[in-house]
Formats: sequence, structure tokens, C-alpha cells
Amino acid sequence: MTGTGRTTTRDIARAAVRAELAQVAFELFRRDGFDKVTLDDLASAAGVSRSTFLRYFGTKEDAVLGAFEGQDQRVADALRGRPADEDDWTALRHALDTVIARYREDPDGALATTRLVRETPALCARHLEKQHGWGPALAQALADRAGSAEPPTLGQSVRAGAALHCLNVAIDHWTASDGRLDLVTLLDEAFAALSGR
Amino acid sequence: MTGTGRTTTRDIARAAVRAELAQVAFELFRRDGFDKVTLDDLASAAGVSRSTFLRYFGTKEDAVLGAFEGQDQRVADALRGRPADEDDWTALRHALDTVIARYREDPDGALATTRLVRETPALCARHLEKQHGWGPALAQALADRAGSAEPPTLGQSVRAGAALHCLNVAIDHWTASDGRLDLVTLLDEAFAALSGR
DNA sequence: GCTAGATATGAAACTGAGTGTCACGCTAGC
DNA sequence: GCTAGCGTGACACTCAGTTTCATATCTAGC
Repeated sequence: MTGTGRTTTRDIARAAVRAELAQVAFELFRRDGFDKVTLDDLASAAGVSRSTFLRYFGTKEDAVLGAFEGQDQRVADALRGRPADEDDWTALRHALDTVIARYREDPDGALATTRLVRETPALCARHLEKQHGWGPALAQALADRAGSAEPPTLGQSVRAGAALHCLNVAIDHWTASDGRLDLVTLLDEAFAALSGR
Repeated sequence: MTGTGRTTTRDIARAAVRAELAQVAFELFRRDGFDKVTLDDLASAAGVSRSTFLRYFGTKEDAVLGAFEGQDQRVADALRGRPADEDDWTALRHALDTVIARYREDPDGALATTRLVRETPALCARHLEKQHGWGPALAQALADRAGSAEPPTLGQSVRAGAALHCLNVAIDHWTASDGRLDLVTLLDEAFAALSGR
């Protein structure tokens, strides 16, 4: 987006190029391993200059992790959309369906991406870092939902983070099962494990 | 340690140098900011060569995060040491006292370190990455404690991770309060927030 | 005590990520 | 058509981290 909120022709072109670059990068990473592929490799494979590639993705990692961009906002919005009388856990669990949906739409793609991320320390670290920022965002959404104009309570922060962790564990197990297990069931089990015992 | 488990004179010297380097590095980081300080700065400030510095800490980040080294093993051991009839939550909560202890022994140092880490994206990311590895270790300890020779269940993974997250939230709040709030109380509250509602 | 082997250090070259600058070319609006 | 702005490429630069080699120091065995 360029300054104004208006979406111009250029923005569409940019998005298309971005998607194309991400696609090329992803395939190279899968084939040769993330660390083996240099920025020069990526640039020449995509037919652009190194500079251009770095303008689209500030980082090699971002070429992969850009796929997750904005998920936090989507989940937070979903959370705010839940009925006010719903308890935090139920609201969080439902809000996470927003994320799950993408895994059900394109299981193979999701599986490949997840594998690449978990197998690559650099990607894994960056992903954790970004996801770490979701916690406060979700906690704030919980606070908003509760109507209080105050910052999130310790309890809300804990629950938001724990819910995210449930998501991660569920995805881990799902990935380990080659996508055969049902992600919804796994997520429900994960949430249940918090209350249980 | 050199090959054998035996602790030699050299190992002691190494540890002393390491501690000294970490100290010098920490002060520079606090004064000028982590990103502003280069490896050359660190090396010359500590009176060693760049090579040597990098031999002690494979990474600039490790000069700070080395302080947390081995905590995961300590917590896991503490966990295994808990009575077998204790439920997971109680065992986890008590095992975390191992970590808390360091914050009570040297609150000022802990506060300074924590601040530096949370304020520096690179450090924060690396720290998250390392701490991410604790989850499986704790989950395994829970599994061992349960006597099953199997890998940890989904429930155990969830609980281990959630407990770690409680620790983080508690430390965050403690840091935000300049160390005035009681960390034990905060941690108890965080655990309570998981069961509640 | 002296030497042989291991070990700590320093120097330097190298790769690769990310930043900043500048000039060129295309496109849109006047 | 002209021009102002944007996307792109080329290039130089800084810095982290790796690797290699030479040198000094320390330890152990004789």
C-alpha cells in the first residue's frame, strides 16, 4: 500500500511479484535447504536483482514467514467477535479456528511449510519471535472483550499464551503424523489437557 | 570440559575467562546497546582477539544468554525429583522454583539481564529459541515421572509448555514492576489463571 | 629438566546477510 | 510531450560467523 489506503494497480502488481518470489524461494529452500541457498541464488532464480529481492522481503526468512503475516490480527479480530458472555477459553479455542482453516484448505502446502520451518533453526527462531508477539495482541483482545479499558491482566496474558501453545503442540503432532490426524481433534485435546488433572 | 568428565585446572581457567568476557560484554551492551557493539569492540574491550571471543561464545548473543545455560536440565531434574503421586501442575510449579531462585539471589542482576534481553530483538529471539527447547525436555521429564517408557503425550507437552509460559508472564510482570512485586506470588497467580474460568 | 604432543591464542582470508546510495528507466498525471 | 515519482539494478560498505594456519604455552612422560 502506498501512503493512501487506496489499493492501486501497482499494489496488485507488487503483491503478485511478492507471491512469485516467495514461491520460487520456497522451492529452492525445499530442494537445497534453507542455509544452502544464498540471496544471490534466490535473486537469479527469480530473475530479479539481489536488491529487489531484499526490498520485497527484508530478510531471507521473511520470504517463507511472510505467509503467516497478519494472522495475529485475524485471530485477535475473531476473538473480539466472540460473544461477550463466552469464557476466555472457549473464545480462544474458537478464534483459533481462523488459523486452522488454512491448514484444512491446503494441507499439503501447510505441511511442507511447517516442515521447512521446524527443520530450519533460523526459520524456527524467527517464527517463534513473531508468534511471541501474538500473545500480547490476543491478551489485549481478551481485555477488550471483557470491556475493561485497562491493559490485559496477568490471567489474560497467561491464557492467551497458553492457547497459542496449544496451537503449536497440536500442529507439531499433526505434522509428525504427516497430516493424517485431525487438527481440530488435536487442538481440542490440547485445550482439554490444560483443564484436566 | 576436555574429553574426560574430569574437571581440570584448565577448565577452571576457561570458566573464569568466560565469566570475565561475559561481564565485559554485558557492560558494553548495557551502555551502548547490543546492536551498536561489534565483535571487535568486545574483543578489544576484553583484551583478547576477535577469534578468541568467538571461541568462548559462538555468537554475540551467547555472551549474554550463556547465563541461562543448563537451566533446562536443572528444571527437568527437579521435575524428576518430585514425588510420583504429585499431579503434573504441582510438580511443574515446584520445579520452576529452581529458576526463580536465581532471581531472588540477585534481583538487580536478573533485572538488568532480563531488561537487556527483552529490549533487544536479537537477544529476545535467541532466548525464545533456546527456551523453546525446554518444553520437550520438561515434557519428557513428566513422562519419565509417570513411569511410562513412552514419549511424552500431547497432554504432557501442553502442560510443560504452558508452565514455561506462566514463568515468562510472571517474569514479564515482575520486570515491569522493577522487581517490586513478588515473583513467587506472580508465578502462583499465573498457574492459577490456567485452572480458573 | 627436557622434549613431544596437546591446547589456547592470534592473524587473516573468506562467505554471506543486510544497509545505504545513486543512477537509470518506466509510468502516470498534467 | 514533460515531469515527478516509483521500481529496479549496480555497487560499495559493515559486520557476523567460519575456516585455516602459525605461534606460543602448558602438560605429561621420560
